[in-house]
Amino acid sequence: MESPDYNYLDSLNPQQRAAVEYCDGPSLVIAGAGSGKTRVLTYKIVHLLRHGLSPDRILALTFTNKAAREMKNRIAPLVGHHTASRLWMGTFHSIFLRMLRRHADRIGFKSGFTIYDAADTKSLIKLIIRELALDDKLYKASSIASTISNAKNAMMTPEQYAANYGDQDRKARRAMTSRIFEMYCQRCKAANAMDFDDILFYTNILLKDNEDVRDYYREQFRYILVDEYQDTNFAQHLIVSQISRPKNMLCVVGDDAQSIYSFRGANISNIISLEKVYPGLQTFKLERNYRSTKNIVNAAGSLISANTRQLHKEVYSENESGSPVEIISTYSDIEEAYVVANRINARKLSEHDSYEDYAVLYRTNAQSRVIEEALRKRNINYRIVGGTAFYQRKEVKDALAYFRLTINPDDDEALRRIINYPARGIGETTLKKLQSAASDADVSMWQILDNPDKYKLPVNSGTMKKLNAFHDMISDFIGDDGKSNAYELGQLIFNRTGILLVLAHDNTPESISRQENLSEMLAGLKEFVDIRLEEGDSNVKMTDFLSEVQLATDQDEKDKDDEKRVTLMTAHAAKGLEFKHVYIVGVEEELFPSSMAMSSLADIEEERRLLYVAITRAKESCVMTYAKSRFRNGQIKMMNPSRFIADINPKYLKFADSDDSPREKRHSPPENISLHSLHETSAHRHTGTNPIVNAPRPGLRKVSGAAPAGIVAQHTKDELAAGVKIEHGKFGIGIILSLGSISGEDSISVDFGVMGIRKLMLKYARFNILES
DNA sequence: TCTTCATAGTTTTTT
DNA sequence: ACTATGAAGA
Repeated sequence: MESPDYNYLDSLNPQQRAAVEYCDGPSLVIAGAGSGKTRVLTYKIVHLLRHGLSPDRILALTFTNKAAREMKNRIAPLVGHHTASRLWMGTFHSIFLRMLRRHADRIGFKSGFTIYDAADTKSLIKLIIRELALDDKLYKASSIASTISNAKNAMMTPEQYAANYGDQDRKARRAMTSRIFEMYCQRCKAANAMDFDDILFYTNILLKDNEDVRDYYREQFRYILVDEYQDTNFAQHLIVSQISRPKNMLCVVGDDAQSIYSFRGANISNIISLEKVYPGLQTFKLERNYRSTKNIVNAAGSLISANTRQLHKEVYSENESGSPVEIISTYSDIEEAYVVANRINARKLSEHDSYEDYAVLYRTNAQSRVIEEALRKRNINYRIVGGTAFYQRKEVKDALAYFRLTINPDDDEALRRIINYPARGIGETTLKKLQSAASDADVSMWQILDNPDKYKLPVNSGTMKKLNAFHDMISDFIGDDGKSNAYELGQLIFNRTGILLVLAHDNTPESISRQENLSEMLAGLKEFVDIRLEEGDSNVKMTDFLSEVQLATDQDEKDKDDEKRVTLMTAHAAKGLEFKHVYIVGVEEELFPSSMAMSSLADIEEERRLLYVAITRAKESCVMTYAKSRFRNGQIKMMNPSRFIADINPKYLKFADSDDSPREKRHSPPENISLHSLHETSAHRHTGTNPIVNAPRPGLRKVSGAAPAGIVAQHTKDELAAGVKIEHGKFGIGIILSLGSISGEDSISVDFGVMGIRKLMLKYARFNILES
């Protein structure tokens, strides 16, 4: 927006300006929520550029792709697109992945190495546990995965891990943990693969063991900026200190009160004891919040003051007082969603603003479903950020596995995934033989296939033929990668493997949507190639596409239409963003704080910071809701309000019952939502002491003639018969064909037309009876 | 070897 | 309510 001549320094307050202008040594900017942190970072980069620093000598590290994009977008108009594009700006992972590919040989990898995502990691660990014949109850793949991740983030090798934690593991009867860790590393190496943590781990190794490489980057990067420093783990901290030495020309920005990633190894002491690492560190504090009303800032401040461990900082606002933070209690999660949808609609009408001014934040992704349903019923446009990402869908991962295998045939996880997809008669037994031959020789499975004479595989000739056919197909892809660009290769792979054809065979809605996803992926690949072609890159390779895709967890919300939408996302994903109106749902014990994070004070404090982050996203209004009952794990569970509500000074709060919230709902109940049944249901739940209600409760519904209600009801056999018309939330309208049972539980078989014939268990299925 | 069906276990947050 | 796994049938 500002013109290039605009004096950027004038728009900063004294603290911000001091932070921007200080470029003589290491500096730390403690930036409270909404205090203009990104502004400082962007202007600081502008400042450096204006003082003659070349853009490719500035390294700016962020924590998320979103933050990197945001900063690029802010800088480009100030310094011009061309200059901005030459900055080294991105997430830790993307920047150092680039570095690692360039110097892969220095650390014993080939440049085309694969990135294993969390699913690959878990499946490999599972395999190792099985191979070692360990009890998978004792050795849980997910917990081993996080142990390994933590070790790597602390820069520990398997040997160092064994030395430090061996005794502890032995006491816990998990003495083999370090062995699993060790094998995991071997397998990754044999597969020419790195996981997310390896990117940071090996970057450190690369820099530590290769003086010339280290000096090269020390020379190149004259100034380093790091955003969200409170979220860095030890490995990241160490990378920064390796590159910045000896001059330590760096500026890190952070807020200890917003540290919410300790589960990924983030360590607040990185920021709290930064001065020890960088002597002469200058600290700047930004305490004025420009974003939110006084009420919001003070409410959040009083909440966070309940934490014991923090840097001193007094965040204040000079904005209007605004309205108090509202606390609404509802009977159920469904009603909660409905109240939020209602409030959004009502407020939008009175404020004449747009849906994009609204956000609904929750602790877990699973909570989005009910909210979505309520918003849909209200015809409110919304978009979900995060959640199951596009690239995690089964069919997409299958296609990607072919891409991966082409670039890096040693990628065992990819090979395992697709060696028999689409089915080509290579079964589990064969795969096991292949795997064991590979581990015996400490090579990848591809090496076995590629050298059948060297490694004899004990399979019959028919199987060998199938294996060879697979091998030859992949070899062709590999050959094609040398000649064609990424899109051409992608097309070839789609055609040769028949992954689309296989789906085209049946006409279920799932397979249709899978086909669409695959087509979308191919279109995405084409776009990727086209953009680069336009930019003059004549030979866009598949490996470039993979590098980008494998680190892209948040799909670049390509909102093609400029439809204004309410944003739905987790509190974690909301960090760094702001909205005029924020609704935080599910502020309940065991949910927020999460039941997984209630065992230690440190856990609780992190959850509290997370809620602090959520509240401080709001500019004008903030509403928190909690439900007294909630559908979780297939059961309705009674919930209690979060302890955090009591932490907030009540003078900044206003308590409301869903009953006295907008009364329009009683006058004009929205079509499709039966508040009636909600209230009646919850009244039952509420009286008496029944802690958990999970059985279908007959007799609450007026069946015949009732207007279609929200898809909330459970039913018993007595109400149903063949021929009855029902409406299901997911499958739509259908006719009951027959009553039956699945493993002793009542069930019905329903014809949903295009959605197919489905068997539903009455115990779980939630649908409405339309007519009998 | 592949498919179908039944059962058990499961949900925190993300690069 | 969903997925991952295991067993039985084709």
